[in-house]
Amino acid sequence: MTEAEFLQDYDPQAFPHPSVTVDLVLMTVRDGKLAALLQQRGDHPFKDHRALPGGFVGIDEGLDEAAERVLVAKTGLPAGGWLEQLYTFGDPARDPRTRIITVAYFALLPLEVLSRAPLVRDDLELVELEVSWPGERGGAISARAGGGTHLDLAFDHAEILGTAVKRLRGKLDYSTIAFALLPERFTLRDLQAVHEAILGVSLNKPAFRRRMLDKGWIEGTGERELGTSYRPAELYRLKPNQGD
Amino acid sequence: MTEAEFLQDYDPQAFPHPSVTVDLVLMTVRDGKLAALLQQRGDHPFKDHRALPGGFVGIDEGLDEAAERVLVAKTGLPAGGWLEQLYTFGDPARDPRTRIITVAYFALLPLEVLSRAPLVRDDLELVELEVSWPGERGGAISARAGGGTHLDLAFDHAEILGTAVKRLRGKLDYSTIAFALLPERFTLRDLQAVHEAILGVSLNKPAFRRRMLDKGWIEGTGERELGTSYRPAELYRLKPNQGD
DNA sequence: TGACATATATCTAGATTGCACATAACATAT
DNA sequence: ATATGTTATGTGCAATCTAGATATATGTCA
Repeated sequence: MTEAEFLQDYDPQAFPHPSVTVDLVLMTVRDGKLAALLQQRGDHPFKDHRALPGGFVGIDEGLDEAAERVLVAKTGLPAGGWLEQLYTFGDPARDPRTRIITVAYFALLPLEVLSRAPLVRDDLELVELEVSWPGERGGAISARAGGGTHLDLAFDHAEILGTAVKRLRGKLDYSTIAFALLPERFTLRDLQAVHEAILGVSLNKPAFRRRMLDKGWIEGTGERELGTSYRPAELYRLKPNQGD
Repeated sequence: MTEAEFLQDYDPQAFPHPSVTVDLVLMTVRDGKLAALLQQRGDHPFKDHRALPGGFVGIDEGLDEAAERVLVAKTGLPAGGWLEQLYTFGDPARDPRTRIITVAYFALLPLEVLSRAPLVRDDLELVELEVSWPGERGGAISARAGGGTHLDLAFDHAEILGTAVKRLRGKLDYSTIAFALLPERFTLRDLQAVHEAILGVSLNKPAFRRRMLDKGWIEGTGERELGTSYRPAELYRLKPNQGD
């Protein structure tokens, strides 16, 4: 493309530009199951369906920056936690109103932190996910309310959620992503529970322990958990600078 | 966000929208090395630097669709080959002229196909990549011309290239991505050469052969390569429906 | 026919994994 | 005090998988 062609193209008046948003798949593990923060829509389109929290990207705002702003604005929590770009969805028909390209992010927070969130909007709810694995690439996903009722998802958000879970599973054993779902100190049992929730399978305990310790990501603190009626487990923590 | 807030937001006149482009990392393996198709810029900014071929996303055009259109328009080849969304780059300063968010794609073609490309523009060139692996997450990448001269890359395109190579390496052993760089019939030696070019290491031959056959992706054709001065190797092909 | 280069098959040591079992640490009941 | 229940933690072993080396087969060419 020559500069002349480019100038013709990028003149803001020359043709309409799409809107660009970020959508957030904010996940955590609750009661041994994956859950995501969803927002109930009050208006058309997809009224009463659940949608991912999102927002427009400012004209002078970076994508990561926009995702973090949305996270802070919706949860009321200070910035922090795992935040990673997921995929960009741009089907022209994905929003019936106008052309919106959305850059999906996934964010991970331990339940302990998310529970402290002031949750700025009262239409936000942490919803349990029902995933159809492990049977490979299905990606079929659905959301269930507390009682077990099936919830409908707005737009292409079921597909986005499915992509997020797939990514999470894929990165589980070569990255420290699971630790973003645990508090600073945790037991090996906690860590295993997170892995099992994400993978949807149960794992062999001694083998899991060995594998985790062999990776060298974590170190024991010498402290032990409190309030058990049995032998307390040692508390571990992620070694510093094991970032991702 | 209520509908009222949304309407205020999405009125195209309300505030300026960013431009959205797709950029293409079109890679192949040539002489045992990774190479990418780059375009020499003739104008400001980054005059005489190399850039990824790209183009604007039409207002009613999907992202995959736009990437394929750009691919066809630049190479003159019919649609086909591997095309996969890579990552979206949106730093507000990445283009000094105006805000441009780019959705990067990577495309893979066997050299045999790419060599037949009419290459619509004469400022397009297949350039050998020099990658700084395998020493983990560096991602440092540079491009070299035929003679070995270092080439400068425009915008954030070095980062995009680095991300593409990382993704390629990551998917190598759990997807059939490597076969997108080979003709329909190939020997196990060819396949190993592609793997070695992508990973930047040399691999053990019997182990590689075993691993590939065990995956069940390929099948022998009974035919053998021609024109060797030694024992000809069997030609294999990817089984049908091993898509990705 | 024999030299040679490469494909293909076989062998073996090492690492990894799954599972069973033994022992340790704590609370609580007796 | 002592026994008991429960779970954490460590150990041992067999089965499986992996990498590398080595041997054999199969083609071309002089």
